Order: sequence, then C-alpha cells, then structure tokens
Amino acid sequence: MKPAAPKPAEPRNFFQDVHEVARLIPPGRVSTYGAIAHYLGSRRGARTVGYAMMAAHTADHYVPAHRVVNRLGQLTGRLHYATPFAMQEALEAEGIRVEEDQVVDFAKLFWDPSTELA
DNA sequence: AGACTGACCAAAG
DNA sequence: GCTTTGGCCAGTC
Repeated sequence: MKPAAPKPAEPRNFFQDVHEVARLIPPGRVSTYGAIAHYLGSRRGARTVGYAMMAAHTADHYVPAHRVVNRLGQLTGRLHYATPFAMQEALEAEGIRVEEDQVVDFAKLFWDPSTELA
C-alpha cells in the first residue's frame, strides 16, 4: 500500500524545461524568451521563461543563457553576469556580432524551437 | 510558513 | 502613439 505515489506525473518543473530547450540552442544562433515560452505551450507568461533563465544557476547542468535574448534581440540579461560584458563577449566568441547591446542580424540568427525542433 | 522579487510580451485605454 | 495592466513560476529572506 503505497501512501499515494508521492511522484507526480512530471516532477519536471517549468524551469527545467526552459533550461533544457536553452541547451538545445546551437552555437552561433540565438533564441528569445517568447519563442521558448510558445514552444513549451502557449504563452505561460514569457515572463516565467525569463525567471527560468535567471534561475539558470539553480539548474544541475550548464545553461547557455547568453544565447537567449528578448524579442528585440537585446541582451537584457547582461547585467546578471559576472561582468556586463560577459554575455556580449560570449556571443561574439561564437561569431555573433553585438552592437549597443543588440544582436546584429538578429532575424537571421534567430532560432525558433517551434520551427527548428518542430 | 508567508511575502517579495525577478532576464518578458502583447493587448487595451 | 505612448503608457499601463494583466498573466505567470520558483527561489530566497
């Protein structure tokens, strides 16, 4: 007699899903909070995705948060890094050009999980 | 144990 | 056309 399975169907939290998707972003490409939120199913609040990125440090595995920007292609999370330039440098190291905290050719570098992973 | 906070996006006034 | 509000999850004090 199991005291009710203390195991929910999916113990995987929303954050975990976001972190996993973020890890799927190929180098040299960038994704957005809204795109990830939409891929996970409806806009559960793109905000929540942003929270997940901030809580990326709580993830067991490394999360390339530098490849995730807002829908405008801006490095909104750069202030969360050790240095305000760490995020930009990480992107430039992958061949992505950044000008004024904004990803150049963002439209071409944009990686949409809903489309790429389909 | 409860309250606050924090990397967003889009629609409505 | 710009400002304000609504929706949303988990970690931390």
